[in-house]
Amino acid sequence: MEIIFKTSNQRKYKGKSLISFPDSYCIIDLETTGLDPFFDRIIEVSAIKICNGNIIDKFTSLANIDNDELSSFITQLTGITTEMLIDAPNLNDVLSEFIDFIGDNIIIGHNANFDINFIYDNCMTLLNKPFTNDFIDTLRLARRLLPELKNHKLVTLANNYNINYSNAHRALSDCEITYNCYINLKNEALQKYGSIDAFINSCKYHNLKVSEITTSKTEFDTSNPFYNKVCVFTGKLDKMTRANAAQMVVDLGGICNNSITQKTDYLILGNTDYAKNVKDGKTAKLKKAQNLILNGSELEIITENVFYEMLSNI
DNA sequence: TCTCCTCGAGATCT
DNA sequence: CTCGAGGAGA
Repeated sequence: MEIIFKTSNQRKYKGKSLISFPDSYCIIDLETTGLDPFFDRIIEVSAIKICNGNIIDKFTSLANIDNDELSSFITQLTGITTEMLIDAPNLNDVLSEFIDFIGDNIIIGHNANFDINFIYDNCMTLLNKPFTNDFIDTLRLARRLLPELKNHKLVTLANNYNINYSNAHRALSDCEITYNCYINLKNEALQKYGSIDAFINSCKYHNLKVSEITTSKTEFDTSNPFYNKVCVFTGKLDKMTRANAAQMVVDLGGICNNSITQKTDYLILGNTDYAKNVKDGKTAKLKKAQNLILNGSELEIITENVFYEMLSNI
C-alpha cells in the first residue's frame, strides 16, 4: 500500500480574512482540475478590478496543463475542454500577469480561501514568492447577513438576488456574479444593521454576559429556591445552553453572574471534560468556590442534575 | 473587561 | 475555514 505524506502547507504569509466593505478591490475566481491545491491544477484565472465603486478593468486567461487530459467532470462543469487548454499560455506567465493586475488590492471571492490557497501555493512554486493580499469572503458575509437561507452556495445567493447565473462556472462569469452578490450584501448590511459599522461591530467577538439577561416576568414566587439567589455556571451543560439555563434562573427572580464572589449562592457544575486547558478537572470558578466554602461561606456547589431537580420541584 | 486559546460542528470551492 | 461555547489570564 502506498502512503502519501502531504507537505505541511502553513501559508505563513497568507493575508487575513476581513469583514469590511471597501469601494476599491479586485474580485477573483479560478477554475481548477479539482478541489485540492496539492493535487489539482489551475486552468483558468479571472479578475475584475473595481476602483471607487467603478469597474475599471478585467482580466481573464486560460492556462495549459502540459497536455494532460481534463476530466470529463470538469469539462462538464465548466465547459472548458482539453483542446481549449492546449494553446493556452503557461500558468507561470498567467500568474505573473495576474499578480501585476491585482497589485495590492483587497481580494474579494466566494469562498475566497479556496482561490487564495491555489494562488498562494502556485506563486510559491512558480514565482517563488508568497501571495499576501488580505481578502473578503462573500461566503462568510452571506452566512452572517442571510442566516435564513438554506445554504450559501454562490448559486443560492445569485437566486436570492435575481442575479443571472446562466454562464456560471467560467471564471470571469463567476467574478461578475460574485461582484453583484457583494453589492447586494453591502445593501443587506445597511438595511439589517442600519450602518456598515453596526454590522462590523456585530461580527466582533461577543461573550455571553449572563448578568445582563433580563426577564419579562413581573411577579415571582418568593419561595422558590432561586428567588433572589446569585447563580454562577461553570462548564458546558449537557441538556441546554448556558443562556437558556440562565434565563430560567432570571425568570424565577434569581440573579446570574459570570464570576464567583462572596455574594454567590449557587455554583452550577456543567461538563468540563472537553476543556483540555482545565487543570485537575477543576475550573477556576470551582476552585474559588471551594475556597470560599472552606472559609465559612454558605455558597453551595450543585451538579447540573441537581439544578434540574430543583427546577422541577417548583 | 478584553484578548487569546481549544474544541466540535457544519459548510463551500473545482 | 469559520463560528459558537466556554475557559484562562492580564
